[in-house]
Amino acid sequence: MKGKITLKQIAKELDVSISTVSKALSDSKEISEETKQKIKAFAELYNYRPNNIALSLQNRKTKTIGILIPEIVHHFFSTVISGIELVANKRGYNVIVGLSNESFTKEIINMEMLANGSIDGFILSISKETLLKQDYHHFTATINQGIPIVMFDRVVAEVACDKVIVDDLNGSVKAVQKLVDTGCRNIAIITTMDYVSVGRLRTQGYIKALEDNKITPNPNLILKLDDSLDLENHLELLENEIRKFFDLNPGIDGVFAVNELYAITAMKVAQKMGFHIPEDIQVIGFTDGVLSKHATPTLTTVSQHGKRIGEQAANLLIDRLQNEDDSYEQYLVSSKPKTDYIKLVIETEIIERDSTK
Amino acid sequence: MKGKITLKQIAKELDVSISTVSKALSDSKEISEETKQKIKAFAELYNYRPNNIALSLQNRKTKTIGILIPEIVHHFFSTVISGIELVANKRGYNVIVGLSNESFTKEIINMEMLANGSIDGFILSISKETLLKQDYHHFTATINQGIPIVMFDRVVAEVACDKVIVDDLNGSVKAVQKLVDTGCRNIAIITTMDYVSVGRLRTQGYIKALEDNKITPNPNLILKLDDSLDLENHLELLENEIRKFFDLNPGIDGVFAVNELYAITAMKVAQKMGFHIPEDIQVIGFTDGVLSKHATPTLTTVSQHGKRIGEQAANLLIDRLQNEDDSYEQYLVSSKPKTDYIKLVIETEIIERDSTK
DNA sequence: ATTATTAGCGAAAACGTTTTCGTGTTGAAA
DNA sequence: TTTCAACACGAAAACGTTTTCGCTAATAAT
Repeated sequence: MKGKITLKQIAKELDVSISTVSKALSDSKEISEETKQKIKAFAELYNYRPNNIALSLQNRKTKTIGILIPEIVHHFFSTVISGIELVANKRGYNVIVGLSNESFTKEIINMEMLANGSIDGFILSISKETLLKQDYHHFTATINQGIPIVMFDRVVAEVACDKVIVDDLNGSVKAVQKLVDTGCRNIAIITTMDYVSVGRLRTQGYIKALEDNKITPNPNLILKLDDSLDLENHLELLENEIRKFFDLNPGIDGVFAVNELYAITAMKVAQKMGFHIPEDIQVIGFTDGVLSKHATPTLTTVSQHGKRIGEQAANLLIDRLQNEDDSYEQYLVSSKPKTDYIKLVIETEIIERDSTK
Repeated sequence: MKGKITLKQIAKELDVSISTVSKALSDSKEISEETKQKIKAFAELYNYRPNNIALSLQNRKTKTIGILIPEIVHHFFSTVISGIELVANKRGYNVIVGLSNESFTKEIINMEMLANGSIDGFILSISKETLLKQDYHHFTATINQGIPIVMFDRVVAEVACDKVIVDDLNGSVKAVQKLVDTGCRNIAIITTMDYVSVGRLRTQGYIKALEDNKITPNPNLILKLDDSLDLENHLELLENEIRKFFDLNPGIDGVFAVNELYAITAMKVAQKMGFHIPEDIQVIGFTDGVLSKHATPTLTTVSQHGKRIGEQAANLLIDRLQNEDDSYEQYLVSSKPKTDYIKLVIETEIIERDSTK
């Protein structure tokens, strides 16, 4: 019972040809009922399963998608993976994950490693370093190689491919609007540097919402944090920044933070300073993770539906992969098919908890 | 520039044989310097990379390991993955993940899918349903097929394979000891049903620590929660259970919870009941995740070093895979090599924060 | 009785590699 | 001049499939 049995072995044992075995198992009508029975029984007995690698080589497709994300110990990203895995499995695909660790080089290495036949397509979110460098040649290169890419969340206009994004702008507008509606006039935003597109967009949404309500945005109320400082592991730094910010701007009555960490830290700092939440200051965060649910008070957030993002991205990719199949001959003959790429925008939703009125 | 170039194409273009190209690229001395130069230059120009699938078929090994875990949106499991990925990549392996969703059937399906040639070995943590059923035939079957398995965290004695586990018992002892040392006499434990081995072991550690200190364990102070209730998404249920527990046992001055969720919920409930932490009640949790760091007060925990677990598991697996290679001929000739499996115990560490004195 | 079909099966190519084993050519040794 | 090694390369097998094409024998049609 060691090792998997192959067609060749079955053929030898039963004294037929390999082709006969293959056909019998796929129930081809070229083979007599009698022979089929015999072969099937034997295969069953020895638990024959076709070798995936051989199939992949033959079909020149692996039925697996490569996921490439900055990190995996992260609620949003792991949620997206779970969504991808769900539909991938349902549609007969496997999932292989690579981690860039926010590094440009690791991103490239991982892509090249997987692009050499291991996967049929990529679903990825761009690393911060790549975003900073604005060097996207590895993406376009693999697309030119014929490997489709679907980007999610951290996407970039320079690369022509399918994309699934959160409606960052609208989500932020909604969040800030809620603050306005519940009486806030001095609304601050705690955000990231502009090169992270989601930070930029959420800031824009913040400004738009204010302007929609005839409130002039006050630059002093915009706190841009440099997250290259690894604030995650230096909470004191983060708290200090926010405390200084609060000290400098005494009138703040509402805070919109572009991620969970900033939001709950803001709450903590405010509470330490003697403010009550939501009575004195209301807080809304972007990204609905574990922290929001368990903070005190529980945090009102803009949920980005990570699972749905993953599902949609997977569907987009697999659709494209299967389309490629169908139109392969046409593709060879006709002029390059006008590939128009899809950009899916996943709506956000405000989850109301106790940090707002 | 569409599609990857193959040896065959290079051979044709340069009017040499496929073998010559292959040898030239691997710098064989069978080939003249001149020809090598030419071929290498051409290959470089067209960015030739050997096709992984073809290599896998040839070598009958894929250089990828399959990870099979119950869920991925989970701090501990994703941390383990990050550890696996780290050493896997360093040692030239890729990582393909499957999610069992705590389901027996999905676990089997996933295993079979991957076992047909897609991976060289498994690293896995057993699903709850499987643990309940106590049906482990799929594990032994794949091991008998010649595919090595390394189990971590949720392991089981019935399956002979390498294992990496947390020192649950000792970790719990340490935690409870700390509570005792800081003055607690009425120490409660909030744990899971016994079929989850980690729950059972941690409970044992709790009892042992008490006995070590000549404190008679009080059955009333042991709260076993049935987590099939999906308490994660029904926090009220969880809170109610804990509140009832506190009400029934007024004297509690220390709580040891076997996971983060139970711990912070216990804190929350206690605080709502007017207790102060750590003055009135001290709390320690098992598993160091995001919640612990950000709870109020921050939670003292027993850290299980998930990343290290992943790293060790990956090393164990890859070591075994490479050993297989070396001793293959010997294996064929000699009697079955005495496989003695390794069980690594990763020590825990108490991370002191503000929920204890 | 001859031809045309059809049923049932096998040979071989193909996917992209690596590697073993020739084989022909060259230059040097005898 | 003959012999032999070294050199430089190619043919072919193998990994495990699927699939196209042929082939043989039996049956049906003429």
